[in-house]
Amino acid sequence: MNDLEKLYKLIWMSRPLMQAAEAVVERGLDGTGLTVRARAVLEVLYAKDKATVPDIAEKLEIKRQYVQVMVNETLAEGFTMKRENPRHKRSSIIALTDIGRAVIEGVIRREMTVVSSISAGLKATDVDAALEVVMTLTEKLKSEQGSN
Amino acid sequence: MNDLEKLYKLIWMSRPLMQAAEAVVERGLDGTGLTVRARAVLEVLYAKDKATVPDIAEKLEIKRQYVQVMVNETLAEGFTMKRENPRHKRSSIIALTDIGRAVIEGVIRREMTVVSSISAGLKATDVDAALEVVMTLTEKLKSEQGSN
DNA sequence: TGTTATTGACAATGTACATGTCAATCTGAC
DNA sequence: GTCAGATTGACATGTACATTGTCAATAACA
Repeated sequence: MNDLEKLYKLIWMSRPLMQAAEAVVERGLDGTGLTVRARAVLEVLYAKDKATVPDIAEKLEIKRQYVQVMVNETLAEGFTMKRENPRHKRSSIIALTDIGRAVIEGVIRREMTVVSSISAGLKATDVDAALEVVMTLTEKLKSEQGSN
Repeated sequence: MNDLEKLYKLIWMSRPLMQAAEAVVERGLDGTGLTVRARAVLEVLYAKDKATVPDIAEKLEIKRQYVQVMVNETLAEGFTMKRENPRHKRSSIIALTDIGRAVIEGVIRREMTVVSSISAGLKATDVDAALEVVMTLTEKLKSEQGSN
């Protein structure tokens, strides 16, 4: 297998990797009351502290209409709450509740445990290189799209 | 960012990478008459020469019922043909037609061109390491699932 | 002030699958 | 050979994760 074929294979491996990762995540959500999509919202809020629905949509790179549905779910379940937005009367700021914060922290902690157990046998320098390559690839593929 | 966080990030990057890659693939299919799912079928047949529907399903790791639909599409469009299966009267062997072979070869060739242009600036050793890490990760995540 | 952009809400649609079932066919143990 | 169990094609239905379109309320700006 030459260099180009390796790169080609690496790109195609992204799908099985993603599927395997998401399956593990899904199992980690058992008992939390979270769906995968709710988890995505909480994670964004955990990282950004607070955000409006369009902010979250931009971060997740999906349409705001769909994020709205996901956010409404998390609101209904008490994982998030609305806060008044001084800049807009209808568009409120979404923030984690204490419960929501505890839940997403627990989920991420457990995921980290899995990652930790998986990291055994991987060289840090290789992971470094992999992350670099994958980030570069993603960027280049995205710009490849925009260009032509 | 420590080592564990890098690994975590690498895993989560698989989704954007996949999406970017599939978007590029989709654009490369313009004018070929192929859908993304038809492309997947043809690629398997291109690699394996011939296979039954359940064989293709196993390779693609999706259910045979769905593969059946995809294969029937490619049959209808003349990209593949049925060959008699000596081992089974109803379950025929699926193979590429000349047209199908030409089309999938063209698609792969063009994809390779894109990959080639993207490979500039990437060190072969880094790509090597990345492929290794990604394969190992995928395996470990898959077994993580099966285990618990 | 009027015009344009943003946002929440809702409906319809699409894509990429999985699941369940049936009848035809094949396989292997006896 | 025969009969139980597995495999396969065909079809119907279900589901998760979205996109697209539209409307009314609100905001921003020239």
